[in-house]
Amino acid sequence: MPIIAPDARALTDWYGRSARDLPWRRAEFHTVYGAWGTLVSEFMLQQTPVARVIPHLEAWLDRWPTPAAQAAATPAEVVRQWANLGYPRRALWLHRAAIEIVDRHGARVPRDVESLLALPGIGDYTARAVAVFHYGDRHPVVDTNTRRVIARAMDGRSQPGPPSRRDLQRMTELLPADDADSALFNAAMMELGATVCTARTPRCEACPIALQCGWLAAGRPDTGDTRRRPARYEGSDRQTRGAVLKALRDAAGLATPMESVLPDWPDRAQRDRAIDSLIADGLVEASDGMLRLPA
DNA sequence: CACTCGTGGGT
DNA sequence: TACCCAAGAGT
Repeated sequence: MPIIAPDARALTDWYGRSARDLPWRRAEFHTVYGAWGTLVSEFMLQQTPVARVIPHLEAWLDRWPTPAAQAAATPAEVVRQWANLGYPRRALWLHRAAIEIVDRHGARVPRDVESLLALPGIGDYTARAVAVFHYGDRHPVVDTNTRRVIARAMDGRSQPGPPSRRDLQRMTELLPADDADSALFNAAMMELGATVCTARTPRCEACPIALQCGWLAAGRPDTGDTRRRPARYEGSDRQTRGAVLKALRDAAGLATPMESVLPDWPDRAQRDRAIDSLIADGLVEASDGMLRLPA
């Protein structure tokens, strides 16, 4: 399989014509909220679809427009505002990150990747997304979309394998030398994967780098999927945790007797296990047999 | 590396 | 209708 790098110019030209108008791509968004806005958007976008994030992001930044404002909130307020975005630990991590930003970075979101990586809830993707999409520095931003584009165009595979550190290295080799060009390239790879080179039904007829795509050249073969099958959600502990936390969010700040949380849940042991794990994560507080969101 | 951790919309 | 999947991170 000959390795042909995507044509960066063709890709960024396409991005200039076709990019979606998303809030965090507007200049005004960066002017008003600075790196904090980008950080919040990236937290929300971790495994939550763009369309569902947008209204929550606007409400969030309206309420907490700076790291200092965020740090002054309580965990209960944060978890309730997170609502049904999913993976509510992200809300706690964002809150803790804000506190560290205030305490250790002068209330300014740090610019260097190492400092960003040291904050809770910030990994390889989010750290570089902030450094690139707000600060404009040159780093490889690798998300699931980017990995799929690389897997198809350069490896001739129908789907990417599991994430690995090699992804970062390969993306680095593709980046244009100029800072601004490389930021555009990062965004364009993600946008291509999100809107054209999609997981299920790719629209190769609309792809700006179709001529360089090894997978298309090979006739779009199904090369198999090396990713593991996700555990069943129905009846899972995750579903139970979600139901418990939703009940406590809906309790509007009042403590709830432990027995009256999901009283009709089929598996009582599973319900208790979910409560215990939520307490261990800091998402729920227990005292005298009562449960509430953490103060 | 393998596994956990929510939620809702699209096909 | 049952999946599939979504700008990942932590352990």
